[in-house]
Amino acid sequence: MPIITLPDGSHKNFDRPVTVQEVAASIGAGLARAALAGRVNGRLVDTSFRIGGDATLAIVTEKDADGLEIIRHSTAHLLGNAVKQLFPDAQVTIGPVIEDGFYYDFAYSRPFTPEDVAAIEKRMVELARADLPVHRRELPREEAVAYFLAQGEKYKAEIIRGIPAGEPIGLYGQGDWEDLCRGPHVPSTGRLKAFKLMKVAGAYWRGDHRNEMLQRIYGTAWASEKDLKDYLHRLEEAEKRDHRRIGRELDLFHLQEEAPGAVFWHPKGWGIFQRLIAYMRAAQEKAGFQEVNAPEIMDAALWQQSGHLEKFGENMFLTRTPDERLYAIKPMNCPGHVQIFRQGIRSYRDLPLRFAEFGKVHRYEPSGALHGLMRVRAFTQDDAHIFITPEQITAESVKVTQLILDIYKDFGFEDVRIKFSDRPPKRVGEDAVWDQAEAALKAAASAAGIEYTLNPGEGAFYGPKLEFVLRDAIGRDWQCGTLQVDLNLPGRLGAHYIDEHSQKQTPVMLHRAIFGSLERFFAILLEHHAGRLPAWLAPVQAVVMPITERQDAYVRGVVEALENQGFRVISDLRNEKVGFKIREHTLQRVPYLLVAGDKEVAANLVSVRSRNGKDLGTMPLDAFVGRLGSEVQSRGSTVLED
RNA sequence: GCCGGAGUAGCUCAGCUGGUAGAGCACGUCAUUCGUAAUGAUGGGGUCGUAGGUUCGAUUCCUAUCUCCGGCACCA
Repeated sequence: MPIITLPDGSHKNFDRPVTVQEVAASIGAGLARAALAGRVNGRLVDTSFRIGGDATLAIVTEKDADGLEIIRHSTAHLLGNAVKQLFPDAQVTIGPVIEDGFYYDFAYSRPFTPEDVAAIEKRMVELARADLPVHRRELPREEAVAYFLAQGEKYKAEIIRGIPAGEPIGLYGQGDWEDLCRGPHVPSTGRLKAFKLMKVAGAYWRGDHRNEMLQRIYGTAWASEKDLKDYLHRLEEAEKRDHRRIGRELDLFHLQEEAPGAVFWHPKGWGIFQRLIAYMRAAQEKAGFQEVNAPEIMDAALWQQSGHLEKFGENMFLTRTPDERLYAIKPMNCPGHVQIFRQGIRSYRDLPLRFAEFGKVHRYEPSGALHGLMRVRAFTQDDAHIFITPEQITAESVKVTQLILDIYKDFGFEDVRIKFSDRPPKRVGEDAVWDQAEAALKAAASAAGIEYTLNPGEGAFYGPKLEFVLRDAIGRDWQCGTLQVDLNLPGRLGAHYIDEHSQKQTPVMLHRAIFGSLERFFAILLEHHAGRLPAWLAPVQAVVMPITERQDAYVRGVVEALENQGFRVISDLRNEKVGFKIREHTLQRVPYLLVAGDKEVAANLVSVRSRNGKDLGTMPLDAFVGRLGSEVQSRGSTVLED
C-alpha cells in the first residue's frame, strides 16, 4: 500500500503499486500530460516506473532542469534511431548530453556530409511527429553483449562488457530501434519538439587519439521552439563578440599566413597590450616582485637539463646556428629565472625572492589547436617565479592567491573559481613534501575565501597547482591564472641557498601567472566587453567633433585641453554630418563622443554622449574631465552602466 | 596531428554544367556646412590562397600544398 509523499509535503495513498504516470494523473490531467519522468526517493526514473512501497515523488516536466536533460538525452536517441534507419551499416557508440544539447558518435565507413545531416534531421522530425512510445527492457549482461554483437554493434558490445557484472543492462528504444542506456527517457518521441543538428566532426573512440576516428554529430534540443530560437540568437550574439572579428573591426591586430599563430599588433591593439603590461608591472612591483629579462634563445642543453626537451621537444622551436650549435627558442621562462637565481650565493635571508618577466615564449602548438589570439605559437606570459624555503610555501601561496584575485577584480571579473590539482601518479619528489605543498595550496585557496574544486591526479609532475578560472559576461569560463608549487626544477637546474645552519639547500619554486597569456587575456577582455573596453584601456577615450567647420577651432582647443590632462582624445573634423560621425565612432566603441555646435561654443560647453547611446547632456569641459578622470582612476567603465 | 568545411576587391558575399569576374559597404575626387547611429554624385581597385597537371582555353576539372573555420586530440 504505497504512500507517496509529494514535494509540497502532501501525501497520497494508493492501494496497489502505481506508476509515476498514474500518480501524475491522480494529481491532474495537465500534469499527466506534462510529465516527462519522475524523481522517486531522489532517483530519476521513467514515467512508466512502478512504485511498490512508500516513497517521495516529484514529477519531472520540461520546466525542470532534469526535464531538459531528459529531452536532450532522448533527442540523442532520436538521432541514433534516424542514423540507423538511413545508414544501417553505421555502428552506434555513445550519445551523451552536453551543455545546450547532445552529441552522438557513430562508426561509419565514410564521413557524413552536410547533405546526410540534413536528411538525418528530417528523419528525426518524422520520428518525433510519429510520436512513438519509448519502451524499456532489461537483459542480463552476456545476453546484451550477444544481442548487440549479432547486430554488428561491436562498440556497444565493448561498452557493455565494461559494465560491472551483475548489473542489469537497460535497453531503451522506440519502434524497432534499441540502444543501451541508463535512462530515463521521455515517454514518447512526440515530446521532442525543438531540436536542431548543429555540426559534424571527427572524434576519437574513447577520446584517445590512438584509436580510430568516429563521426560525431552535434545537436541542440530545448523544451520549446522559443527556447531553441533564443539559443540560436545567443549564438549569433556570441559571434558578434568574437575577438577575431572585433580585432579586425577596431583595427587592433591581424594574423597572416606567413606567421601562423603569431600576432601582428596594430597601433591601437599594441597600445592596449602595453597598458595591460603597465598595469601588471605596477601591481606586481607593489607586491614585491622584481622584473627581470632572460634570453629568448638559449642552448638546447639547458632544456635538456630541465627535462623540457625530452618531454616537449616535439613542440619546441629549435634552431641550428652556422657554428653547428643547437639552440631552443624558449617555450617557458622558468629555466631563465633559475639562471638568474644561481648567480652568486643566495642566503635564506634573501628569500622569498620574486622574479617576474613579461616573457615572450614560442611553442610549436599542433596546427589544429591554433585559434585567433586564444591559442597561438608566440605569446607573452606575465610569468613569475618565487624562490622560497619549504616553510614559506603556505604564506607565500596565500599572498599570491590574494594578489591574483585582487587583480581580476580590477578587470571586473568578480566571479572566479579555483581548481586544485593534486599529485599525479607519475611524479617526482617525496610524499612528505607533496603533503606539505598540497596543504599549502589548499590553505591558500581557503584563505582567499573561495571554494575550490578538486582535480584529482591532474597536478604537474613537479608539484600541485591551483588554476584560476574567470567567468565572463556571457557565462563562459576561461582558465587564466595559475599557481604551482615546484619541487623539482630548482634541483634539476642546480639552484641552492644557504640555510641558517650554513647548509646548502634546494629552494622550492612557485610558478605563477595572472593573465596567463597576455594575448589570450586580451582576447578574453575583448569578448567579455564586446569590444567596449573600459576607458582606462580604450585606445581612444573620446572623440570631439564640430557640427560645421565654424566650430573647428573650438574643437581643436577642446582636444588640446583634454590631451594636456593626459587623455587619449582625437578630433573628427571631416566634412561629414554629425550623425555619420556618431555612428562611426560608436561602432569603434569610443567611450565618449563630444559634440560642439554654435550653442556650445557660445556658452563654452561640450555636449557629451556615451557609446551606449546615452545623452549625458551639455557640460563645461571641467565637468567632463572630472567624469572621465574618475572613471579612468577607478578602472570603471561605461560598459557597466547598461 | 586527426576528421569535415572554406579560401574570389580592405570587409561581407554572388559567379549554373570550363570561354581570363560582379554587388553592397569601405577607399579616392567633387558638391553639400548640415544638431547626435549611414548626404548625394562620380571614380579607381582583383595574377579568383600557392604550385603543378588536363585542355585550344581553368576562378571553374584533377593532384599536391599552405592558411583559416568547426570539432577531436594536445596544452610545460
